[in-house]
Amino acid sequence: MSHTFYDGQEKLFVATDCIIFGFDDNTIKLLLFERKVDPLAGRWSLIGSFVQENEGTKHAAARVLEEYTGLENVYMEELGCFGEVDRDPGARVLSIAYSALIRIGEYDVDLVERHGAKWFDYDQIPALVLDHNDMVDLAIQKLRRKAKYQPLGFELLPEKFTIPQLQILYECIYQRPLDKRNFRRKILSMNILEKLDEKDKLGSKKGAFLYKFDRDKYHSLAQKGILFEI
Amino acid sequence: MSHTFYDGQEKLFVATDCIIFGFDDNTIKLLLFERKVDPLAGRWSLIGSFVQENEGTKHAAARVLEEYTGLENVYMEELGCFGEVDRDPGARVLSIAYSALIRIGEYDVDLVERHGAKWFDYDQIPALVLDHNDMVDLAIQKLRRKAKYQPLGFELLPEKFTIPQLQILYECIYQRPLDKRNFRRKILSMNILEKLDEKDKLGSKKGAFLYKFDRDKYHSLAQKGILFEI
DNA sequence: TTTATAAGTGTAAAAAAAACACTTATTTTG
DNA sequence: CAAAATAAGTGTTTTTTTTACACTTATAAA
Repeated sequence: MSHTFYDGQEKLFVATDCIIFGFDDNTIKLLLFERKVDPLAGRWSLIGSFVQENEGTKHAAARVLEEYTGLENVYMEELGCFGEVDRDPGARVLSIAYSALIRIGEYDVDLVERHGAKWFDYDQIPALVLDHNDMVDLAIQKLRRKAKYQPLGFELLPEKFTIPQLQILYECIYQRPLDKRNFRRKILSMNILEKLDEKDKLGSKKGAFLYKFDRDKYHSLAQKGILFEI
Repeated sequence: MSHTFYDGQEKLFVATDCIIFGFDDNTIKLLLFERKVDPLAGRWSLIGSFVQENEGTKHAAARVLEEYTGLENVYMEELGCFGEVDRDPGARVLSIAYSALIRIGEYDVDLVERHGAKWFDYDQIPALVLDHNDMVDLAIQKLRRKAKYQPLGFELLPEKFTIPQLQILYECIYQRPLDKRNFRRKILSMNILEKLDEKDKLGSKKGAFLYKFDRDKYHSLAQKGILFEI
């Protein structure tokens, strides 16, 4: 294939950026980094990386996520392509943005600190470089929309969690209070939680039972067309 | 800015592909083209184009759509980035796929024919080049999912349509029959349709009243948080 | 042992969705 | 020109889902 129609076509810089969500202190948070390279060095930014010739775009995003947090096998979802011509003043760079949901207790604290990162409440995001604020806004909107019909919440909680913790998470995402009796009934009626014999005694004197999300059960129900909804 | 961190980074080919939906003969259809360039010339394919240095990705998709159908201002939505390393045997090409919803009565029939295009029922898509079948499958899934909560249907119907036509469209999308009394009540209760004095007499002897989708009303209701659902 | 705290529980009312069958307007046909 | 055929159009009842709401319980701290 010496002469193909690829010859003479233009190539573009392709990057990925990663919107990292966490949940702690009863708040949804985003992990942001101080940009180290010019242009715009020193300003707050999402983490990102150029896509290499020999890797997929999601791989690039996961690679940089691991490099900055130490986390592997993180839940990541494509947010979209940000491809406006003038979005980056330094060059024509197209970025594929990914949302990542991480368990805030599991990342490598030292590593993150060394990279100049800081957690921000998701309603107090500072001005970011380039179009990163657009990415964040879109990611938050999408998280709100999707959380209702997909079991995303469990990606943000520790493996063992209590029903009240789960409820607070959804109250944060939806930004409105939920009735605890209705919430408990609804989530338990789906039969996707496994109740453990342990209790979490940190949140209250009485203690609340711990549960685990049963991914297998969820998938077999989803296959049958029985939908998650909360 | 003589030396920036862009220097030495790799660039990639970036293309767009376009999944073109239409509705006719009470069926959802997709417009496919015979690929003219090697590799894989002569095989069925989505239409696509490389993204130029001086245009956004959506612009590239809209440009190629107009070139092949004559249509401008078409409803288009990003489906996602297809970026696996080996998805194109000719070169490393990353593709941003877009779904387009067109009114099947409005495209330039000659132009489309000259480009070797053909409409296929959406459940009878032939083998396509590269990962285009994946794109189509994903686009159909997404259309099904989104149609319920966003007024996409009106992008596939002529400007004036009858309630039974609209119902048949949704029956196609959801692949299940709907009750006509419940359907009519639900869609009319949203107050987003304008009833015209005209009747369509082609579909029946009695004739059915024509309606128009009122975009302004829809948007002002959406702003107030009143959601479309069908 | 009293107090404070959050966990855990059931029922009734309201709203939304689903099920269901006949009448009407008009063209075609005999 | 009367009868038949066709798809449009219309309300009500039943079922399901969602919402609203208040007290008891287990335990640690005072």
